[in-house]
Amino acid sequence: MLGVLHAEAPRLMPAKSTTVASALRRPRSAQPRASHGARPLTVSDALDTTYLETLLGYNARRAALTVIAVFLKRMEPLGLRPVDFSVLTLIAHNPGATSRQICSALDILPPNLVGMLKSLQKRGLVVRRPHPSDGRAQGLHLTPEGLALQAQAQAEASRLEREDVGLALSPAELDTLIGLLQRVYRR
Amino acid sequence: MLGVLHAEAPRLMPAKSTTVASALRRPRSAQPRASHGARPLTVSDALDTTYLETLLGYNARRAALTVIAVFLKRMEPLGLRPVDFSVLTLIAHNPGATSRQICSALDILPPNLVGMLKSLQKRGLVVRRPHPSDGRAQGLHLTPEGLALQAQAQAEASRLEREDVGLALSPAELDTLIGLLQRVYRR
DNA sequence: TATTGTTATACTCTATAACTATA
DNA sequence: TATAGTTATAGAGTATAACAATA
Repeated sequence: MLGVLHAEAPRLMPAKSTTVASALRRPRSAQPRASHGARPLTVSDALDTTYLETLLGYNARRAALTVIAVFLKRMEPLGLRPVDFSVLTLIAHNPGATSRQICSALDILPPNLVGMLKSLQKRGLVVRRPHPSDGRAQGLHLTPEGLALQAQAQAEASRLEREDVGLALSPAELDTLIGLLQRVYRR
Repeated sequence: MLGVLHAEAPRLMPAKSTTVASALRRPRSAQPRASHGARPLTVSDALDTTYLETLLGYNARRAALTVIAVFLKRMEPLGLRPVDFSVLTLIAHNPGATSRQICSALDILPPNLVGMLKSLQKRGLVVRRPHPSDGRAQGLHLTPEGLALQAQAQAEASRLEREDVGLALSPAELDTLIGLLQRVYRR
């Protein structure tokens, strides 16, 4: 579930008439500027986002969108969206994987994978073969063209990490960052 | 632009018939398991995602979705989605801010903010007042109810950071993580 | 001529229900 | 009875064009 960063709750309740919480705590360095009114806000001013920047969710979303925008641009010549790249890569590294397994690994719902696989199949990148041990399932495999494209895309992705992200972070910092992110989502 | 993590390119080109890139480099610790065929993949196996886990984009997306899922659940009783919380918080910290400024700060397109503001206004949380220095614009302000709800939501968000994220990361690690994320998206 | 806020609208992404074939 | 894969479809998110009012 939840592929969207601005995602919304299944169903929102009407706002309760609430009493103010005991305290309005500001974690870390929150320091509203404009609201302390040195001068009134003009239309050309950038807003004070200090508090939002103390929240992990806000920063994770911004960073994810930035990286994905670069990824999108780099992969455009190959005709691959991030999700296509992920699917191709999983099949490349797990030949014979089933739709269900791809869905589990990437948090995609089965009905939403159908069209992607159809498209990859139509492009001659993916083939289905009968599953050796389960007649309901179909094993997914890459064609030679699929393997070639995936290898090229993977090299491009690795280059992106080194070159584009490397402009902002050293290799050691990148490792630290990835390790921390994994500890956040592995629970 | 780009609010979706699985976002797709404006228009995808057909796959080029490509020659394989010179090398299939594996950054860091990529170590495909299943593809090296200790045994054939069965339908109940989890797939090998080692390579994807070396990519910042993949990890950032997973972490962002995890944090946002928690945020979603915590804010449900208040009737706020992440984007609603962001808008309310920006107005609280920047009274008199305009639609355009909110859009710039949050990377939302103006047409998509209209409905959100309408909804917040209808709930009695936000009011518009004529802008003091620009007749085209309208200054956004929180009502007393809006201020109360925002304060409660902000306290809840801060609590979430301490309690939920704190289960995975120490305060110092959280600071490190946020600092690294900011360096990724501030360019 | 440019910008603010808006309407209308198209397209993409995500989610649910229901069906079939097989286990 | 449960699971793999599929169809159809609803719903939410994101994007562009075009307009009126004001700068």
